[in-house]
Parts: sequence; C-alpha cells; structure tokens
Amino acid sequence: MARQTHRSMTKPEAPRSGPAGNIKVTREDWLDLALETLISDGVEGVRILALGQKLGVSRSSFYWYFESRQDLLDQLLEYWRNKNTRFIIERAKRPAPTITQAVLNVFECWVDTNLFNPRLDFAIRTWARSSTFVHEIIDAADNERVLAIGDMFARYGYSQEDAFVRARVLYFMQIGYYSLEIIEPMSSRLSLVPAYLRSFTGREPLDSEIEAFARYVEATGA
Amino acid sequence: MARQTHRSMTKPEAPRSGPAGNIKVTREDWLDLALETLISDGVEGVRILALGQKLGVSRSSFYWYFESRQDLLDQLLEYWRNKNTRFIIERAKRPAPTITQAVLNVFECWVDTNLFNPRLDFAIRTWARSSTFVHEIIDAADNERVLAIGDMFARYGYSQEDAFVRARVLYFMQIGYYSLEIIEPMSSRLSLVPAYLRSFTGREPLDSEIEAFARYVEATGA
DNA sequence: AGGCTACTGGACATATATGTACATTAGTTT
DNA sequence: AAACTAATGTACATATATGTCCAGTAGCCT
Repeated sequence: MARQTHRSMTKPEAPRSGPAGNIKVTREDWLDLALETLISDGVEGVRILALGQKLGVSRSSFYWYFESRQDLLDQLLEYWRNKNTRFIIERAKRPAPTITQAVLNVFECWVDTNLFNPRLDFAIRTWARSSTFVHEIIDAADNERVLAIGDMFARYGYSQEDAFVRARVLYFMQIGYYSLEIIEPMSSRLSLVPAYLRSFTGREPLDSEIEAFARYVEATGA
Repeated sequence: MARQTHRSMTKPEAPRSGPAGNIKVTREDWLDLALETLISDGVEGVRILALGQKLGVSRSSFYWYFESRQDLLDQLLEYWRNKNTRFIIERAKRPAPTITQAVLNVFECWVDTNLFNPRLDFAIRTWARSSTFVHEIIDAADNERVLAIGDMFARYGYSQEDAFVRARVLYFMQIGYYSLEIIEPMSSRLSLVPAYLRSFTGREPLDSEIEAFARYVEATGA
C-alpha cells in the first residue's frame, strides 16, 4: 500500500502551516510521542490507540502517516541507530595526552544525554529480547562501541587482551549502571570520578583533568 | 476472597495423587510456567490465557489457585527475592587469602546459574521500570549486593572509596554483560578471567587460583 | 466560488486480555 | 452406591488492541 506520505517540508516552528487543510497532528507528532513512549514504557507501551488518545486524534490519523504499527517501530529503531552510537565512537577516537584523559573523553557521553540517551538504549535492549532482528542490530552497535574503546586503551600501551577487557569493563559497567536506574545527584557521581579512573585504567588521574571534566559537566548542565 | 488454597503435601514424584479428584494441573505448574514466561518474555508476557493454553486447561483453573493476575505476579517477585541475592552475599563474605581469590569466589555466581539467574534478574529489572514497588525491592537487593562486595574489597586494604567503586565496577559490569545477552562459549569467557581480575583488583592473580576456578566451572557444567 | 486533497472521525470486524457465575467432572470419603 | 468437594469447563460481561472502509471536513489552488 503506497498510502504512506513523506513529510512535507513545513517550516520548523510554524504551528499549523502547510499545503493541506484540516491538519491536527503531523507525522512528527506521532513519531515524537512514540519515541517518548518507547523510552518510558518500552515497545509494549507503544500502542496506536494510546498514542492517539494522548494526541487527541483518532487512529485514522496514524494510518494515514504509517502503514502499520510495525512501520512505526521500524522508524523508531532507525532513529536510535542513527543517533546513540556515533558520539561514543567519536569520543573514543579523540586524541588525548593520557589514558585517564582519554577515558574522561568517553565519560562525557555518560553525563551528557545529548551524546548518549541511556533510557533509549535500555528500551531498545529490552526490545531486542523479543526480536532477533533488533538483537542483531544492537549487537552490532555494542561491538562497535567496545572495539572503539578497546582501540583507545591499546593506544596507551595496554596489551590487546587487557585493552579489550578494560573496554568491556568500562562499557558494560556503564550499561549496568543505567540498567539499575540509580538516582544519584551529579555531585555524588562526580566525586567518584577519580576512583573510577583508577579502577578503569590502573593509573592515577591528574587533578587538572578532573577539574576540566567538572567544568564540562557544569557547562552542559547536570 | 479466601479461595486461594495452599499446596497440599503430595509426594514429589506422584503424577496425579492427592486428596481431590479431577486435577489436571497443580498450583506449581502454573507458577513454574509463569516463572519461565517471566524470564523469557518479561512480565508483559505473563498472561493467564496464554499460560492456560500452554498448560492445556481453561482459566478457571488459574482462578482456583490464584486470586488474580496480580496475586501471581506477587508470588513471582517473592520467589526472586528469596533466591537471587543470597549466594552473591555468601560468596562475597567467604574468606580468601588474596583479593583475586575473593573476586573469583564471587565469579562463581556469574558462571553458575544455580547461584544466580541473570535472565530472571533482568526480567525483574525491566519490570521495575513500570512499578515503583518492584523498583524499591530490586534497589534494596542491588544495594545489599554492592555493599557486600565493597566490604570484601575493603578487607584487602582498599580505601573505603576505592572499595565501593571497585564493587560497583565489578557488579555493574556483570549486570551490563548480562543485559547485552552476549553469546560466548564458556572457554572464551574463561580465557579472559585473568585480565578481568587484573582490571577489577589491580593485582596479578595466581595461576593456581585460575586453575581452581576452571575446575569449578568444569565441575558445575557448561 | 468551487473543486481538490490531505487529513480526520466513526463504524465495523476481529483478536486477545481479565474477571465472574455456575454447571460439571472425577476422585475421595462415608 | 451416594454424597462430598476440589478442580475444571463453558458462557458471559467488559476492556483494549489492530486494522479497514468510507464519509466528512477544512484549508489551498485555480
């Protein structure tokens, strides 16, 4: 069925401007709410009826913009794919004078939800348990991330095996941290950073590195 | 409603013996299948109709043994509570001559599903996202586990802060590892053990310790 | 002004879920 | 053999889900 239309180029902020009339919600409204719901309730919570009620429109609107629920879910997966891995790789590749500084570069992803959205990641991960396709997708992303971090360690003189294991420990530990949904003020998290660095690298971080990281957190807003 | 009966003491292996007649499935059959389903599909998959169909009985049977779906879910949570934390604490408290050996004692939980069932843990963790009650329960368990492991590190001369952080790293890393559902033969996992120990403790493990651990894995199967 | 069209609402069909009411079955007991 | 009763099946009421069909509506365009 070729009923699915591609989003027309409406001006970003125009409330209801566009070629056609009688528009209440846009395709993006559906997508945004679906993403929110995926994050807060999991895939199982992404239900057309519930979304429609929240948007204040009937389900017909949905079936105008999307072919089916599966179509919507595909789009959500694609969104995650294009977003949640990129910055980790980028930060892991960034040159740094010390391994502790290099790890801190990756840490930026863990404290800045613009770079990495842990709740979205968890939602996809849970979803993956019921879909081998999704599982393969996220598996590939996990491998990319770990390999990038492993290369990073290897650049600072760790053996191949130690670099790989330390990458796993750093990355898996963070995934685990998020999966516990710990409620912890940023100040507490920050105070533990030197101990984390010691544990992850086996080296002592410089005070200046810690201070710079604290400034980064401050700047991006906790 | 006091319709809920407690399981009568039938002989463990007797196929269908007991006081009453016309029995097709027992309360335990419902519970076992519900647990399996919780583990493989998550709470959302624990549906009375589906369970009944799998057991080959109508839902009336369920409502004889349980008050409601919530009643069943409460029992599942209670099962987890009485099972999945105990051995971690016990292993973390076990005396050992070195910190590497002490960590290996905890590792036993990660390679022996009789001691710790990671898929059950993950299912409960996912469930916790939609229930503040469940979240509080698992939060308490996580704290218990981390504190026990932290005490373990502290016994080998790590500072309070380092001990706590290393406990977190060890425990969160493992939770993260399980949440990725990595498929890896035990031989590969075993070969990385020394590197994990170096990373977790900052010390070099003894060959004899590694060998003893390998023997443990061999003995328990997998 | 009137048509075009992009979108929406409401009715319908179907599937699956929980929970209740009550008759029925098959062993146990008397 | 008859009564008893724990466990089960069937039927009903209700809620929520997906997806289809088609009539209606509101703004743009000629």
